[in-house]
Amino acid sequence: MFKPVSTKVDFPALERETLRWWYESGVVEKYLKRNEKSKKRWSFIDGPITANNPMGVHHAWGRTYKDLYQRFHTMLGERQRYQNGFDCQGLWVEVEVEKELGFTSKQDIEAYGIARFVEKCKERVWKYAAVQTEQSKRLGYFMDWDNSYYTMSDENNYMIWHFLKVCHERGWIYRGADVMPWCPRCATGLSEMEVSEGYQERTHTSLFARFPLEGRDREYLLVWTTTPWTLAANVAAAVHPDLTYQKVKQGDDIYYVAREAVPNAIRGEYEVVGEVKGSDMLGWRYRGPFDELPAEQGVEHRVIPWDAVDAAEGTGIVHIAPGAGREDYQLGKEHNLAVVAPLDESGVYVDGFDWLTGMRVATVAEPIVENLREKGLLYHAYPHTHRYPTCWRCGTDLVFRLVEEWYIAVDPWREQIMEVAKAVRWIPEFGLERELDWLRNMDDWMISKKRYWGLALPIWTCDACGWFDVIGSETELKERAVAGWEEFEGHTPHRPWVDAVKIRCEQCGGIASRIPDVGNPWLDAGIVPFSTLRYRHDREYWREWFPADFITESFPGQFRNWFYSLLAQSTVLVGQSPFRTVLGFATLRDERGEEMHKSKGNAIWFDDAAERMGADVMRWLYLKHNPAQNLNFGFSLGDEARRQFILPLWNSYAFFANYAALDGFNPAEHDVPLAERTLLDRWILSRLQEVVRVVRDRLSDYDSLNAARAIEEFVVEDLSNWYIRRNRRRFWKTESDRDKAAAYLTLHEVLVTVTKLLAPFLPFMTEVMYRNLVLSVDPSAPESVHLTDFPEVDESKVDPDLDRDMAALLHVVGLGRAARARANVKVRQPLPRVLVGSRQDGAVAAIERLKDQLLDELNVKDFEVVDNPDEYVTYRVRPNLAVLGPKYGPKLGAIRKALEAADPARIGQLQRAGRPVTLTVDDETVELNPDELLVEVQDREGFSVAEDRDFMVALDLTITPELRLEGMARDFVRGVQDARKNAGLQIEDTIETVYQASGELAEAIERFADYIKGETLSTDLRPGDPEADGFHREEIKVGKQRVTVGITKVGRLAGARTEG
RNA sequence: GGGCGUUUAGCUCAGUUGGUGAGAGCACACCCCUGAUAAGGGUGAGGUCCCUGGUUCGAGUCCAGGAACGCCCA
Repeated sequence: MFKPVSTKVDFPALERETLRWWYESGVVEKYLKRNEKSKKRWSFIDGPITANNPMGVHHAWGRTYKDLYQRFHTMLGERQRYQNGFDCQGLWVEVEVEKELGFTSKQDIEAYGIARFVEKCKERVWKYAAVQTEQSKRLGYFMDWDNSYYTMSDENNYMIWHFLKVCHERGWIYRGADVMPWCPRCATGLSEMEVSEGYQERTHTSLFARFPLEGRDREYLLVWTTTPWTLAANVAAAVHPDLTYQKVKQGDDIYYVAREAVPNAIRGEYEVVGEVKGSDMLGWRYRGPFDELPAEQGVEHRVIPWDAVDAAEGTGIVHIAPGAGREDYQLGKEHNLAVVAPLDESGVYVDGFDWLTGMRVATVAEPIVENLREKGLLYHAYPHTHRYPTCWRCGTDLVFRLVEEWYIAVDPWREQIMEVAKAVRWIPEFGLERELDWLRNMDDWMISKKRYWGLALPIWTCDACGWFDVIGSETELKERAVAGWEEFEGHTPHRPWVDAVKIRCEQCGGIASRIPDVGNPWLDAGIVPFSTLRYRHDREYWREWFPADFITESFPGQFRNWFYSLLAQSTVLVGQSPFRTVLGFATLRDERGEEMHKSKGNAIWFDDAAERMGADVMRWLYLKHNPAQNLNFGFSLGDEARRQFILPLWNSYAFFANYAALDGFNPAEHDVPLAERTLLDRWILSRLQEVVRVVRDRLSDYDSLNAARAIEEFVVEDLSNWYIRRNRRRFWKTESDRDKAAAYLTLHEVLVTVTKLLAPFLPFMTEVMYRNLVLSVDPSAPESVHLTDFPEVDESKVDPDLDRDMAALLHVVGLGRAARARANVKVRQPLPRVLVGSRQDGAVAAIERLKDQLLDELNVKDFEVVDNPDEYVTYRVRPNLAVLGPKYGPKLGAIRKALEAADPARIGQLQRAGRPVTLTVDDETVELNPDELLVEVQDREGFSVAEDRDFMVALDLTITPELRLEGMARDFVRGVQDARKNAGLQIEDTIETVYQASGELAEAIERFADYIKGETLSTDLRPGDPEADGFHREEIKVGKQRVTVGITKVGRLAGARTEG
């Protein structure tokens, strides 16, 4: 039997209870196995979540898509792997562990011990993987949680070794040098992303220095720098070839300065003694500011061209130090300049810089100023405030350092990967364009990072001769090991253990060691379609599941990260994409559309969201959203979704369950053929088929937005606001007859089907609904909605004519309500007639077919068809003199006459349609625009009319005494019902009703006594004393009068059950 | 500077292959209904669909150019 359902639900509590039941009863296990024998398979590959912190509501967005589509394909009977993944290695984890341990630099880590540190990193990953697993379960995400993959696994790391080996065999791995932003305190390079987060206002010593030109006595290039420490690495000076440089004379000295920069750069009196184009200065030699240093020996300083030079700041001549600046380094490559690299990884000057050697970069500005002054090369020094990049972790000023890193050359396979990307279906479509743009422009892939916790890059180099080789597997390493294997054996392939293993240098016979670098973490995530699908050990399994049918992740960033690394590694290994379709989604924002930040206080934690709004509500917010757009997320949006959809759905379900429980209705005991059901029954079942069709179609196309909208519209509009509202009385009837059974059967079928349609969206509440709607009357059914099949369209129930007719009826009902609203006659007052007309052939026939609904909905007694709708509206047309006067002048009189003679209905209709009216005035044709006419619409006397293009609906406003009394009786019923509610009575309780009334009101009550008694379950209705003992007393407004009633409970309907 | 996206009601957003008068929710005004709904419903007001030009019988939708904003790259 159905269980009664409360409409006051604590959804989060219901979810927790359901969650517990799922895992205790083995439902999840059965879900994972239900299709294991199926021939159809659907392959999903999970993009690993970084197991470094608790999961956020933005992760929940993506995980909801993942769950939705896996559930949908499960209900379609397709075999799947359900494997979740964790991203484990990388600096993110190191940073958090450093925070835990209070570390601020690499030295701290080295002192602590790399092995201990790496173990700490692993611990953190395990910890947060467990946290995220529990959170994901709370979201309702069904996965094979005991079988999650971890990118720190041996298999994942060794699979990358294989990939790198393949790259190396094709000659694509190389060692390169680049100048990058570097934190001297943390002793690490920073990515562009990290740099952009750490700009701060700083005051540094800036200076103008003069570089003596060779062969031009007492002539100097004047340069400006905000980083004096880089002067020791100077090798060139750049000018813009198109700029004009002036020779500025001060005393006996002549300075070259860009013309626009002279006022800013030159101090004191000066004289311009000549001009020269930048292009004419190219190749000039000069003496560098630190030529005496050993590191500068043999370096030739010269003037080079650079288009980026401008004269707005400084002197228009830029000092170039390829070992200490990024653009400088690029320019150096172009112009084949020497590279002088002054700093070690802690920002200390290396050997070869004489008195500077051993000094920290942050301390040299003043000594350098002094040194230049002594050498006569200083022009001017001063404190300068500017925005300067600093380390986001420790705030230290960044420097630029020449570093050696390892790269994969991209050009050899750039074209191929672009072709591979084109074979993928990108949702939204513009994803392809963005990915191609990235692929077209990307630089060689830098795969190394000078850190501790990550993939141990399998590159062994010989210190003696520089030879290197890439090891492709653990077995290859063992075979080639000449030392350290025992130390490594039994450990994961991480630092520091793997570093112990040495191999023979095949070039000089010496000993080769692993480079200390770890790998780029996107290698870890991108290899997953191989590592998790057993590419190395079970090729058949791999072939079965590769490529994935579907992946989904957040768009921003992933074009150059996961999407890229997936495509790159797969292109190299097998020449095809590892996924067929990718669904990208945008960024999660707060309710006002602002970015969520812990520091801003607008961040929402997943656990809070799940407990406050419930996982189903969260999921609905995610799934009803257009993934290409940023998602605004917050509690009031959750409330809105609950109010607009979740509650109407639940209330529809509760309506059925409560009445069915009350009636002891069992669907298995009834069978009413479709043909014997009402038009409304057949209509809602027909509409249901359409919804099933749309939802299947949209979900197959990864379009949750339109699937969700279709369901929501159906549930709220068709089911709740029309079908159930119009059919309530069929469920109230005390006797059990065939029509009531038809209503129950219909509503039950709709609710069960909707429950299944919604199961992938709202796994919790659909489970609760299903177990009551299905399992409580059919114990042989699957125990969980998540073990059922997805609904299919039943073509025999589709009735397009009925759909169309009902749509027309709803349209007319809207007009009828508008007509009532205009006349200000409330619905409780019955009216005698509604007249419906249409200018379209056959349109009224649809209304006639369904007129019972119209009459009842509008509370009108009779329905009539009118042939000429125009009879019920009259138009009064007047010229708009303010506009027409100035325009037509003397002709206006004739126009007014012509207007009066014309048919007002025709003119009114044209005007309302926004079209011009053509009149013939004195044999001339005059066209009057809509704004040149004033049209008043007047309903025919005694009617209220509403019309649009299709229909005219006129309500006859005649209220006969009989109708008036009936209206009063309805008011009375309404009041008694309120009294019942206020008295705390149950729906099925019967009452006695007494009242004190006189005159017309008493007449109304007497006349409609049977009706009132039926509606209010009154066994007795009589004039009497409402103040009597045991009576609940209430004052009721009837029309403009008041009447006092008293009610008291006398029993309850036979067969009724108490609401639980 | 290059690529991509966005621009529709006060706010947040829908608007399939171009098809008659442009939609929803929130907010607002008025009204109504209610023994399924601590709810809900209706009516109304509110829009040069960013701008300019083009294609077309017809453009929010297609094309070209431009603007503003956002993301990515340089």
